[in-house]
Parts: sequence; structure tokens; C-alpha cells
Amino acid sequence: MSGDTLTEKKDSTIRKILEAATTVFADKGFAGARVDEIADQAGVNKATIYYHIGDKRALYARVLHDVFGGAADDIERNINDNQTPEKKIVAYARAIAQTVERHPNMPRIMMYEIASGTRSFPDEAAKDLIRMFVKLAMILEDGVEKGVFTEVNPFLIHFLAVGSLIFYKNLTSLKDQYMDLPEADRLVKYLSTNAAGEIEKIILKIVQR
Amino acid sequence: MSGDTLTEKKDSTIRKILEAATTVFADKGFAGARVDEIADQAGVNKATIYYHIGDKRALYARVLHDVFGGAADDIERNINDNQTPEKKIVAYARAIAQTVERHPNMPRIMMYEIASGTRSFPDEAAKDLIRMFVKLAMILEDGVEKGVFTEVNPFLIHFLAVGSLIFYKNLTSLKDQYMDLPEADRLVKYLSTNAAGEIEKIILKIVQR
Amino acid sequence: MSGDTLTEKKDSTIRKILEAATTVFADKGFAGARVDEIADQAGVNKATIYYHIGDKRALYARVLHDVFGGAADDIERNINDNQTPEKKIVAYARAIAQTVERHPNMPRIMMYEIASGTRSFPDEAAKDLIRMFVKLAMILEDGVEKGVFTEVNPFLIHFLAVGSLIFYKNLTSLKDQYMDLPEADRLVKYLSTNAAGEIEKIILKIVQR
Amino acid sequence: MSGDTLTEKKDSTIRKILEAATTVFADKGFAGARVDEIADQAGVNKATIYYHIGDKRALYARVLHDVFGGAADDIERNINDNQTPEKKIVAYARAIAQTVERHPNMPRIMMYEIASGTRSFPDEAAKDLIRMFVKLAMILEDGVEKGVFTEVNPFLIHFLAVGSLIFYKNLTSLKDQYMDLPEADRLVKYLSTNAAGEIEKIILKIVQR
DNA sequence: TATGAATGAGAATTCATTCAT
DNA sequence: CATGAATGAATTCTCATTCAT
Repeated sequence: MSGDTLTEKKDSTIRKILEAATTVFADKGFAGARVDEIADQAGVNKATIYYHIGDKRALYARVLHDVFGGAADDIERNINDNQTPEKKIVAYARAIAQTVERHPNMPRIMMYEIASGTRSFPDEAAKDLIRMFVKLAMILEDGVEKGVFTEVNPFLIHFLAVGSLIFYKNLTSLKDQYMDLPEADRLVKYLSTNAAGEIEKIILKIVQR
Repeated sequence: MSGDTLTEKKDSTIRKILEAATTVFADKGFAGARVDEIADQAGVNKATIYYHIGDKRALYARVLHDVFGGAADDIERNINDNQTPEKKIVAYARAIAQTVERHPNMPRIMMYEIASGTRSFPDEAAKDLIRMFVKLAMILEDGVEKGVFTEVNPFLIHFLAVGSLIFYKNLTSLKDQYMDLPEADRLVKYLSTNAAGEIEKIILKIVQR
Repeated sequence: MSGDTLTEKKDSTIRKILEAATTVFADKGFAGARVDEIADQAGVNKATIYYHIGDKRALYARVLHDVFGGAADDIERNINDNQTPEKKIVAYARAIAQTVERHPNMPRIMMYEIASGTRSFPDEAAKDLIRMFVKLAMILEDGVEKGVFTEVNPFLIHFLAVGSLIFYKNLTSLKDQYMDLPEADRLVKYLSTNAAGEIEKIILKIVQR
Repeated sequence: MSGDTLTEKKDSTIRKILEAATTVFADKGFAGARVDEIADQAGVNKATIYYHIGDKRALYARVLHDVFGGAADDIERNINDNQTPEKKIVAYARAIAQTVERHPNMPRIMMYEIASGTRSFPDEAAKDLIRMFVKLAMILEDGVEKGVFTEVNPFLIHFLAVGSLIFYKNLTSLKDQYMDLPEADRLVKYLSTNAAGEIEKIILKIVQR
């Protein structure tokens, strides 16, 4: 076996672990996730995780960096600094939507993190998040300078975008579970909207003068 | 009056337990919470929790119902059906803000719940949530009928209100932890806004024609 | 309220407790029985048991004495010393059958006791048991003296009588549970015999020369 | 050979656990047994039991199957179908005696099970029991067909054999505990008989025409 | 590199018993 | 005499982590 093959094998083991870990952490949060379940889902022995990556916390840090680093990259790649602020803000909203599509676990991990007060958020991942916020802040500030945007808090905008998408993603289960409760049928029609599109419009409406 | 005293004592024990549980669940989520910690914080023996309420999951259900039921009550109490849609939507935003003020743990518990896909959301609490959504949907529909509102998804609005507040509440810790990371200083100024006020304005802007 | 009424009330409380305790101990054994369950089944508060009778072990001793004392009384009452040994041994078998009928929990409690090595058998109840064995031994010895019985171990005879009855009583559940297992149908016909009658005949056959 | 060694080690761990569990369950019954005690007696960590076997109930099921399966095997191995019914029934009685000798815990576990109404008897073990009963039923039916046996209930015979042995095994402790009670000395001479021999004779006497 | 086995330190839950009223 | 509340001490079970191979 050549060195390359070995490396590939190693890479694929690590990749399997990270994929499984991402899913499980997104599903259960850090505290609710079980190393056993991650190992099972990755199809490797539990000890292999410790061998390649380290303990549960290290694995979590690695997952967060992968997820948020990837998201931040996506966003930076998709926004052309030479566009008008309007174009850029729409591009941002779309990048978020696309990121959520490609990393469907990211929003839930983020929610768990925010809910827990980000007490255990690893620095690496925090840097990734800050990259995203800074990017958005720059777009908004550019819009204000050019007189087309009103002043808005970038955290709020980001969260509106991400949070709403998470919400839609997860409401489907609510629908199945609770729609037989009284009055709940009044709400059914609101559950099947094109989330990404609506959010794009709303964000534009908010930031514009 | 010994009956009264007994009942009061029981009530106060249960109240102490629920208060402690609410705090701990909000802080750590269901999986991260420890029954031991809840008992300690309530100043009762762990077995007392099992005696009065039941197992960890039952305790969680009870907390959710208390928190969301209280929130739904707040909202219903604060909105006068005879007002104009604009007044009502502002009242709604304020009721949410006030609720979050009075039940400071509610938003985080809700985030944990949404993050986990509400897989284990107890029916009681689900009914409370639905009451809130229905109320909001009625306000928005009334506004559309009267020609003053554009059509917007009530889930989105509710989540915008609640989510933003949660975000603000929790960002403080982010600030303390990460503000020495590069570029992070660009974001400092956005951390100290009057969240409730901003959100009120934004919601009004979104729903109005 | 007169003293009598009070005493009656007390008696009835104690009786309710003992009845419930007998059932539960017979069902679950000493270790498996729960004081809570006994209290529930007796319709009294758990503390009432401690007030009237004492702790779990005291309650158990009381139950054993009631059960075995009653059985020993039954046996002594039913056997006329002036009869022939054959008549007496049949009377003994019938007394056992009748006792089991009237104290249906006795056999199971006894089985639990034997299984556990009678490590915790209270002296009071032991005396009752010994009374029964002595009675039986005397019948058998009388028969041997008179030349109509062969020498047989009274423990063995007693246990054959009691044990077989227990077995029959409990096999009914086996039938319901396991009769769909392979080959089990071959055994069905043996489950519905008249246990008491068969045992009477067998005992007579064993002891006779 | 590392694979072999591993397997051996695993087997020996599991064997140690099962041996300890058999003893403790026989001694205390299911409810009275403590997983801690079993682990201690097996010389393994408590978690090892859960790792290899599962929870307390699974361990119990495994023990029952081991014990009753072994007993059923013993019986089948020791009975030659070509013998006369008399020889076979004696062989059966001896197989039971030998089984009890080799699995000294089996009778007590069986007593606990019967006492508890076999409510939780695992199917695996039930199959083993049924194998034994079927074997005995076949011997008896063969004897009846050949005109040498009278019709007798196989359950009763089996229970007579097993039950009597259990009784003898356990009476020793009775002797030590209670022989100072009044009249008890009359019974002493019955405590030291050759149980196996007596039972063999009795069974033969019962089944023969 | 990978794994099955093993374990210590928890964590949830149960239960007999006590106590104030 | 009776009870609801409360609790300490188990008891079962779980889980992250380590280790020998």
C-alpha cells in the first residue's frame, strides 16, 4: 500500500467521523450527543475517534470549525465587493440560504451554541463567525454611506436570516406533531412558504431607506 | 388553617423546584441539566422532585408549560382586540419584550427546543405556543383585511421578535469572550443597542404596506 | 365515637394492611414487595403502616405468622386423632388443600421463603410450620406403628402436597404465556387436572405398605 | 493467536459474570439480587456487565437460559430411548439429582420463578423447561402404553423430584435455626436422609401400576 | 491505524423510613 | 389515629475515556 493510499484512508476515516459528529451534534447538541452514537454512525470504533481526533470536546471544536469555516468561506466567495449595496445584501441572504442548504446542520449547531450562551464555543469557530458578521457589517455600512440603507444592526439581520431558516427547517416536524391540536389548523397555510425568498424580500425591506 | 399552610408549603416547594429547574434547563438544555443541580439550587432533596413532579422529563415538560403558558397569557392579556392593527402589532412586540423580561429563561429554552427539532416538546407546551402564534396570525390577518398590512408569515415575525431578543441577551457573553479576536472590535458598537425598541420598529416596517 | 368503634376501626385498618401485605408479599416476595404498593393496595397512607405495625420486616413477620398460624390451626382442627392412619393422612391432604384454598397466598410465600433459604423466617412463623410438620410426623409414625404405612419422610410428603398445589396454581399463567412455543401443546392436557384429588391419591399410594 | 486469546478472555469474563450472577440470583432472587454484588463476586467492574450482557433483567434471562438449558441437556443426554419405561423413569430421577448436583443453584432459581408466577420468565428459558417436561411426558406415556405405568401427571412428577431436592437442600439451614424450638427435636431425624435415593423410590412407586 | 474490552465517575431513579401536623 | 411531605441511602444504569493488542 502506498503512502497516498494510507493517507486517503486516514482522511476518509476522519471525514466519516466528522460527518457523523456533525449530524449528531446538530441533532442533540454537545451535551446530548453520545460518543458511542457518533462512532456507530461513522462506522468506526469509538477508540478510533480518540486516536485520530481526541476527546469529545476536541471533536466538537473540530466540527464547529469545519461547519462555520465552510460557511464563512461560502459567504466571502459569493459576495463581490464591487456591486451595489442592494446587490450585495441580496447576495448575502442568498449565500446564507445556500450555506444552510449545503451545511444543513450548521443552523442547529449555532442555535445550540447561542442557547448555551456560547460558553464552550471554541476560538477557531468564533473567528469564523466573526468573519461572517464583519462581512455583513461592511455591506450595511457601505449602504449607509452611499445613502441607500438605513442604519440597522448586522447581528439582527444575520440572525433574522439564519434563524428564520432554522425555524422553517424545524417547523415541519411541529406540523406533523401538533396540527391536530385545537386552532392549529389556522396555522397550516403558513408552514409551506418559500422561506429563502420571503426572507430575502424582508431583509431588503428592512435595510432600505 | 393548617390545610392552607400545608398547601402553601407544598406550593412553595414546587415553586422552588420549578424555578430552579427553569434556570438550569435554560442554562444547560435538557441533556446538559443535572437533576442534582436542580435539587441543590432549589434547596430540596433530589427525591422531593420525584415525589412532587416525577422524572427529569416530566419536570422539563412542567417547566416548558409554565414558561410558555405564562408567555401566552402575557400576550393575550396585553392585546386589546379593538385597537387598530398597527397598535396591536406594536402591543404584540412589547408583550414579547415584556415576557422575555419577566421570564428571562424562556428564549433560551425555546432555542434549545427549536434546535433539537422539538422532538420531545410536550403537548401542553405546544398548545401554549400555538396560542401565541394564532394570536399573532389574527392580528396580521386583520391588518391585511383592513388594507394596512402586507401579507407576512406570522411564524417569521414571531421568530424575528423572540429570536432577536434571545440573541441580544446572549451576545453579552460573546462580547466578553471574543472581542480580542482580530476585527472583532468593528462589531462592538452593535452590541449595546436597545433591542426591544429596534425590533418594534423593524416589525412595523416589515408588516406595513 | 365509642371505644369499641375506635378499636374496630383500628382493627379494620390493620386488617386491610395485612391483607394487602399478604397479597403483595406472595406476589413479589419480601425483596420485591414495595411498602408503597402495600399501602396503596390497602388504601392507607404509607406512614400508617409504620404507625400500626412497624417496618417492612415486622410487617412481613406479622403476615407470615397470620398465614402459617392460620394454616396450622386449620390442620389441627381438621384432624381427629382417633381415626385410622389412612383417614388421618387423607384428612391431612384435604386440610392442606382447603388451607391453600382459603389462604391462597400461603404456598407462594412459603416457596419464596424456602428459595431464600429461610434466612429471614421469623421465629413465630417457624413455630407454626413446625406444628404442621409435627402433626404430620405423628400421623405417619402412628401408621408405621400400626403396620399400615411404610416409613416416609414427613417433610417430603408435606412438600409434595404443598408444592404440587402451588405448582398447579401457577402453571395456569405458564399455559397462557408459553403454549405457542414448539412442542408445548403436548403438555396442555396435563394442565387442567384436579390437583387436590390427584395429590390425595398419590400421597396415599406413597405411604401405604 | 491473539484472536483466540481475546475470545478466551472475553469468554472467561462472561463466564465469571454468569457464575456470580447465578449464585447471587439463586441466593436472593431477582428482586433481592444487587448488580453491585454480582460484579464484586465476579471480580469485574459493574459496567462490564452492562457492556457484555445488558441490564439486570437481560442478565437474569441469560442465567436462566444457562441453568435450565444445561439441565435440559443433562436430562436428554442421560436417557436412552431404547430402555424400558422403568429404567427410563429412574434415569430421569437420577438425571435430575445429578443436575441439581452440578447446578446446585438451579432448584432455588426455579422456586423463585414459580413463586413469582413466572411472570417474567424469558422465552428462551421457558423453552428449556418445556423440553424437560416433554421428555418426561414421553417416558410416562410410553410406560402407560406398555401397560406398566398408571397415568400420572408429568408436571407433578417433575415437581416432586425437583421440589423435594430443593427442600432437602434448604432444610439444613432450617435445622440450624429452629431446632431449639419446642417439639422441633421430633423432626431432626428426618433431616438427614438420602434425598435422591428416597425420591427415586417414591417416583417409581407412584408411576407403577 | 484500529479495535474490543474494561472501567471510574457520574447521573437518574427508587425506596424504606421519619417527621411535623 | 392518620397523613402528606420530605429525605438519605442505596440501586440501576450510562458514558467518556483508557488500554492492551
